[in-house]
Amino acid sequence: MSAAPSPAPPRETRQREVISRLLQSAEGPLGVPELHARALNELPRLGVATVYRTLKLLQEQGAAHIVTLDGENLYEASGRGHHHHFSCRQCGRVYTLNTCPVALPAGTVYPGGFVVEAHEVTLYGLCPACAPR
Amino acid sequence: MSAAPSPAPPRETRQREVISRLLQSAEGPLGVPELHARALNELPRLGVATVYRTLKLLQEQGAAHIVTLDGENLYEASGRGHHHHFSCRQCGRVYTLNTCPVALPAGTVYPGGFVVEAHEVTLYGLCPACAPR
DNA sequence: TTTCGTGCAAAAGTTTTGCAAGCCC
DNA sequence: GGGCTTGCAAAACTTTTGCACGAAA
Repeated sequence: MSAAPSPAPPRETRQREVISRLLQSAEGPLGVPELHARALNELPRLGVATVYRTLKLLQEQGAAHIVTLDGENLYEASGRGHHHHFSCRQCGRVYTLNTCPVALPAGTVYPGGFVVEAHEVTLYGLCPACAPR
Repeated sequence: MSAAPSPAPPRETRQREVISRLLQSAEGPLGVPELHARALNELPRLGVATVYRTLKLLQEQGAAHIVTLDGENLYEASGRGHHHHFSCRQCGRVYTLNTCPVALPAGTVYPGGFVVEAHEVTLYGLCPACAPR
């Protein structure tokens, strides 16, 4: 028998660099079509498949994660601190909220014996631009 | 000229009755394939399209709503009180929580001018069955 | 050079839509 | 009877996969 095959580290390619950078500099979570469209400006021949493959890779590395809103899968770079999302029912835009409405430190035991490790909150309503002033 | 066309009320059909009832009596949120499968027992010729159309109708009526977990769209009957979900990272089961960790009455204005109408919370961690005692 | 990654195209999965026939009112 | 609904099938999307060529190490 042989030692466990040590997995070669992922290669650094232009595609991965661009996708990763776009994700990091985005204002909020992005859907695949949107991300792909933005990347096409720099990589005219980029295929959607590569976007999906790269996103999967980034998720495995913990560098990105998925957020699902209204049945649509959006992707977001990790490491920008604890935050939540606000979805506007009027304009459909998704905002990032930096305040957190719940007090549930990891390790909290919720009634019934549920050990909470993480939580996700999404608020729905009207964003500042759509709310009647 | 004529008066504003008063929208005819939706008809009561066997399909709608069955789908609605199955959703109400379900233990938790159901996916379309699962819901369709259960309905086939009573309506052998029911098509998936009707399930989707009925779910859309129920949502418009506020009688059902969508819950997305792990990228899968699940549907749940409304009117069973305010609740949230707990997803166990070990066994993958989704539980319904009847306590709510946030205090955000509809109409609350969140910092930044976001008018909150509703909120959704999902907790992740270990359920009572999977947590080391 | 060797292997991994990419582009392209086809496949698989999900949700929507068009249309003729059927059912509700 | 008239119009909304349904079933079926095709279309539109979304995400994954296979493969030969191109690029990183």
